[in-house]
Amino acid sequence: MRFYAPKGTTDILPDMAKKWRYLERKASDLFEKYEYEPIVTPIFEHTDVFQRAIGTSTDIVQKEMYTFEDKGGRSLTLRPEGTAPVIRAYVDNNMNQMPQPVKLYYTGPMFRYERPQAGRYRQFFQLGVEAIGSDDPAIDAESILLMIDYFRSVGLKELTLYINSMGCENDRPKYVELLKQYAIAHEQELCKDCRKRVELNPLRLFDCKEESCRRVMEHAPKITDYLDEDCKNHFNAVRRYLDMQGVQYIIKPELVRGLDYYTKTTFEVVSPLLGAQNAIGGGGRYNKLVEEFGGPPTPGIGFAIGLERLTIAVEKEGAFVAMEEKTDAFIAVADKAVKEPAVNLLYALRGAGIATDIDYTGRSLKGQLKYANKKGFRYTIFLGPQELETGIVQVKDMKTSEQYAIKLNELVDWLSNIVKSQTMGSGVTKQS
RNA sequence: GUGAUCGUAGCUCAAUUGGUUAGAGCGUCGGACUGUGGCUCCGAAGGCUGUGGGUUCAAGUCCCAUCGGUCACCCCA
Repeated sequence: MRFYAPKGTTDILPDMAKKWRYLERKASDLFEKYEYEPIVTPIFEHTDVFQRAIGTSTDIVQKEMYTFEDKGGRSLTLRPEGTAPVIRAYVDNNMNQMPQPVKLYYTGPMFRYERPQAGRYRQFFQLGVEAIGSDDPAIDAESILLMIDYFRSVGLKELTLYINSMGCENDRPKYVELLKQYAIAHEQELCKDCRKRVELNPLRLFDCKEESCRRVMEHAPKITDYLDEDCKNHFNAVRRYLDMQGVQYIIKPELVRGLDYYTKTTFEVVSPLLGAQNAIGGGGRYNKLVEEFGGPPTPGIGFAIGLERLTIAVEKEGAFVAMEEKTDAFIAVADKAVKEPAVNLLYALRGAGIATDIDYTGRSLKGQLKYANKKGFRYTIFLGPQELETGIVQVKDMKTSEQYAIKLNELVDWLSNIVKSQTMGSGVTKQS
């Protein structure tokens, strides 16, 4: 093997790509039902877009970014996540002049330089939504409910939803200071990593898996107890909206998430069907981010779903719907002499909207049949000198082995009708 | 960035304590009285054993390095 895909990347072959297309189609259908509109932003941005948005002390910025200099000497970075570019685009394009809130969704590759692992790649794909311009707790709930709705719509049953409030600039600094004091008081009992965390990022103390650290943190002050009036009310309102829709959730005060821009609501959905990387979707509110990019004070909230992890979960759930039976036609050329009329027929059928193919490798007639069978064509049309002479072709139903004699000039209609009725028929059968 | 584990045909795997020309199944392509698929049978193509060194009379097998895969930590989707 001479060449291979770079570490942490992989080719998505047709079987997998079809599943992805299905998941993406389901997503855009549902997102649009919630009145979100598509947006496409560049795959790379100026490096400071991410440094500014995500925070210079985060792992993503410190060690995971694909940063390079272009020939003009600009520092650019392959996007490690989708929210920052969307917010940059919002400000860049003066979208605050549009009716608020602006509700957007996107899909595409993200890049993070990490050691690959189950459900983790250096290039990975996300489906995301952002609602910019509202601080209504009902839209926090909408974001969460949309994500849950989507997971249900693709057949996921066992999901755990965690929610939290990270507070805001008024209450969080006080809380972090309090947490720090608590940690310092228990420094003797903390592991080496955690002692560093005390100064660097006290909120991360909750993530440690060391037994002694966990014992300490169990009794640590929880952010949800130190929210100011506004944040507390907001959080309670979000919870009420979730309760109203009967959605189960677990409040997880240690749910911090690794991006600095979050304020108030954060949430995450994990699947028990996955390994260590079990978060299939996560998001939160970011009320300072638009300002950070030089726009007017504008609140926002959104989430992202990992397509690879989602695929694994849906697969494990056995929830991929069976592909619809093909009704495609294959033209078997019985004699090379009629190749040209056969190609004409090929385009006549395609022109009539019938998915059709023909042999391009010079196979024998039997070989063509085998090929048609393996590729799952429903109908094989035999075309040879006889057929051209009589104007009647043989059409074989590959599923039932029945064979029909059809007038060449009626073939398009005949196939169109049968394809139509079968597509409808299969739909009816499926429902009953 | 750290640790564990694995690299033999397109895929899944074999190959006695290091010992001749590295095998099988599936898949691909072709054939079984010449214009008809699936089942069965036959045949063919396809490997510098990830790569580079080393030990040895002899390396797929042992050692080192490197590149990949997998899993976990960190962190996240």
